[in-house]
Amino acid sequence: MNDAVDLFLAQWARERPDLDASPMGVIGRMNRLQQLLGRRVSDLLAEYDLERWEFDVLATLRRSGEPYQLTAKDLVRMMMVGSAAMTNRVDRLVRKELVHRQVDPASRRRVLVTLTGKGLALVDGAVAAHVENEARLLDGLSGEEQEQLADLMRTLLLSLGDTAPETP
Amino acid sequence: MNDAVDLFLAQWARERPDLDASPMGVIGRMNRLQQLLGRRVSDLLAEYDLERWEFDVLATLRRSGEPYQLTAKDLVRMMMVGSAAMTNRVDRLVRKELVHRQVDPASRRRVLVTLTGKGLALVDGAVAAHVENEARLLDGLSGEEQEQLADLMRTLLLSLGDTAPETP
DNA sequence: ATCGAACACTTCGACATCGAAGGGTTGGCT
DNA sequence: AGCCAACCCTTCGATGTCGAAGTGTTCGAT
Repeated sequence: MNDAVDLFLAQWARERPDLDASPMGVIGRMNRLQQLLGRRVSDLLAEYDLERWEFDVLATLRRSGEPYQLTAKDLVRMMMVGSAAMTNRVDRLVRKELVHRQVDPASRRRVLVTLTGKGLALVDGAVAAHVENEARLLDGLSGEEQEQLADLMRTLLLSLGDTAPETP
Repeated sequence: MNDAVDLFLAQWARERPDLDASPMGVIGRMNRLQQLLGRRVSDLLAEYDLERWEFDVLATLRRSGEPYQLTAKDLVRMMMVGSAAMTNRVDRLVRKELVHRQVDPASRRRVLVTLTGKGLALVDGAVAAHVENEARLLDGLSGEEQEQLADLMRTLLLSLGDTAPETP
């Protein structure tokens, strides 16, 4: 059985037989999966009135542990977005009363972002449904295959320099 | 060696040991790879004065073969974007004289988008450098591993219903 | 103690995308 | 023929992101 990317590759093979298009088979599928999975993830989160970026911020704070507080800079680093985007995200989450923003008393140029009780309750419920949903989306692969996939992607990430930052 | 997602998973294991967060190991890495690879791909294309979306449109037309012409609808379907986005993309590419836009004489509600000579020359040069660049980005995996990765992703894509459309 | 560079965040303008609404065009049904 | 629904594209308003510039803060060298 062929997926959409197989057709894609067949077209390149016909039009540009001089090229080895196989890398597109990997990267093209990654792009496509990202899009399809992303849509399905958003659908689930919508049931909790959350956008994907909102969940990402809340979940990052949640998994950092008590007191569910990080600096804006930490959030920027962990989510790979620009600082301008983070200002905007925190603004909106503050308006929804899911996080609290305060200047760090220890250094007034830093901003501390903290999960509110409301935010904590929301993300704790959403994350359970979220991982369940993700597990469903991966049902097409056996447990072993999922592990293989994760391992291959970790190898690739490491080769691209994506190492874990030390835990503070 | 651990990547950034391993830390991510360790945090969830500590904070919410009741959850099986392993699906995040797969989907999280996919998201991260998408971002890292996307940036590197954009960097290469910038040498040809092309944005990623510009290259995608030109490459889709190119690989469709002579006469390098598709309807706007075809482009929308193949790239998974909304029709509004496609109108905008074609506008800009027309302004750069990389494609030509015309109403389909056979059906005036359709729009035909055609590669210009300039567009064809540009994409033909860029695609060679592009696949070479992608191959370099995947160097961290052996040829066999790349194949495994592609196969796993195809299985997953098919399970999500992403089958190849019939060739016209 | 002072000054300047580095830092952390915010503001600004530009841009790409989306969903919904709008405007022609076509085809089928009577 | 006539009409309505479906179709294809464009326009519109809202949203989220980015890079660059701006503002205030801290640290270090003198």
